[in-house]
Amino acid sequence: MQYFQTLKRSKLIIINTREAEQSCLALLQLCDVVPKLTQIQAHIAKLGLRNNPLVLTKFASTASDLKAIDYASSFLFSPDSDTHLYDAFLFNTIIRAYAQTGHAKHKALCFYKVMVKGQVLPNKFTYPFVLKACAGVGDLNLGKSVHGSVVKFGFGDDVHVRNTMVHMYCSCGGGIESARKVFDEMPNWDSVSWSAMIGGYVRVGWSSDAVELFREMQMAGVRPDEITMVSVLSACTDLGALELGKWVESYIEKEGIQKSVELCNALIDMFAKCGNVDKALKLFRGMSGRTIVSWTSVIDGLAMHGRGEEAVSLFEEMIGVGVEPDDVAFIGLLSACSHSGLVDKGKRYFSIMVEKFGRVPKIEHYGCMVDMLCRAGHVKEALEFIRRMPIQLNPIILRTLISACRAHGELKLGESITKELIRAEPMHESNYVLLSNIYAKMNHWEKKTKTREAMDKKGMKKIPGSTMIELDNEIYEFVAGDKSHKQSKEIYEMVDEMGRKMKRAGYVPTTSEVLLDIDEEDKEDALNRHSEKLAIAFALLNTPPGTPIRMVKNLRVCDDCHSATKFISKIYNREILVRDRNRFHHFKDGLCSCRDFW
DNA sequence: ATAGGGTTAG
Repeated sequence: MQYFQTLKRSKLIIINTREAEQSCLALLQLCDVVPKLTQIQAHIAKLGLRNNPLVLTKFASTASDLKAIDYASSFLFSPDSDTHLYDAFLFNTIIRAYAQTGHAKHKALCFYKVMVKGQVLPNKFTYPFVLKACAGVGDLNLGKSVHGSVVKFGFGDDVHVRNTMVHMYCSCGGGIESARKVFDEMPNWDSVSWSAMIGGYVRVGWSSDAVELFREMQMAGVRPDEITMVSVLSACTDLGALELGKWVESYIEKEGIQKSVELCNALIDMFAKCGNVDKALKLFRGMSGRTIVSWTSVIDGLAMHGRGEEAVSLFEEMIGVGVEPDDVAFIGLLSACSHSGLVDKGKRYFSIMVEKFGRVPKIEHYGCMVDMLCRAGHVKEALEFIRRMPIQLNPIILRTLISACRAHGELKLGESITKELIRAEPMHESNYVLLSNIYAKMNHWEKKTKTREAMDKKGMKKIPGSTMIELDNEIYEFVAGDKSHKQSKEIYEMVDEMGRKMKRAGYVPTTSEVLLDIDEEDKEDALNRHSEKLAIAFALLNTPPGTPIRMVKNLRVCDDCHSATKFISKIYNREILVRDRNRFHHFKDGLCSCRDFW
């Protein structure tokens, strides 16, 4: 800033363009640009440099602020200016600047079009920027056409371009197979190529493939770096693979891979979401350079484990050390209050968020509040809250409300809301499941059957529930009625044994949620085939007595499995840790940490 | 002068 002051005082003695140009460039190098945008614009104008390409591009790229980029590009590429006078460098700078913005990535592609139309030849730096913009926009067809240009202009062999192409295809919906094709056709792969593909698999939820590819990377003898490991850890998190995650941690230590802040964050997230939240806390306490992501990961981890009070005090600690909470941090905090039944605290933080931190609540924040009121059984209040929301309601919030109506006996209300929702979203299978469950609770079996038939008629199926379990470095996945496992016979015998022992201990099957219209005995049988019970039987058969069992479900745990797992934890003297779609359940001695609210 | 892969979310 000192330079800026000096320059202001001496501006009269700058007499030639060269000097002015140099001074502007130097100024931009020194300035904390964003808050001074208008001053600098005025300065550029006063020095007569409003059409100076060098200064303007420097301005745009240093400021990395949308207004600055718009300002620069409007002068550089005004309709009457002749693009022939510009070279690839100028376009690259503008394209890069736009590609880095939050909401104007498409403008990068506009300028790329201007560039090609004006017959300015792209150079080897152009396509990484353009592909990054495509990735940001996420339009597969656009990406494919840029891929065509890459080949046409002869940059298809460049390693940077290839790697960014993999990234681009991974970021566009439906592009993962094309990404793999580009990846497979590379003549050689460096750590960036592998990381791009592994990270791509993780992003689309193909976590097992990501782990598999990481193994291939090791066999290919390419040394992974900290960025590769972030993606691998993210895959472990998704799979709930704690053993694998621990192995990754020791691998990082052994290989001396740099523990960047991002890598520490990934480790924290992995431990928290794979069931060891205390280890996550320990890592968090030991790390330096925490970012908002570190705080949010650990707060969210505590929230998932029902440790709401601790999550809240960490949030307070975060504010105390001067870290400004963002939208995601507030979602974590509010969901912590929700999962631990801290209704008053949740309400207070919601208003603090608005009044003290000036944040406009998003639909996710309203969703947390509705969820919180519903869990606590305040269905009417939730309804009133929704009525007063100054924002478009979404189906997710309605489904939260409907579940609460069922759980808390507001069946008529639940039925009418669900019918309305089905009219709005006729092809969403879970709406029919909800309606069917409400009819079951009302004992309206005919209507329940009709709901089921309506689903069949539309060709919809219930999303199959699945349970994953990690054993001896392998991940086993069970779906309901699964017979594919080689121990299948023993597993079903075990399930029967579990059933007999549970009944003796007082377990009553919750048959009302079975969607099929079959008799009671068959319903019990259907419940026993639930993936969670198969996975527990498998674990009981294959692990020594007393070892904890960890599982990951793709859906929310059902009433019957929840009650059964409580019995099993007592009968077989096992701690059972289940991560479902929303949170963790620690079963021990016949009780669950969620205290039956989930 | 300008290049590639990464993290938190109901």
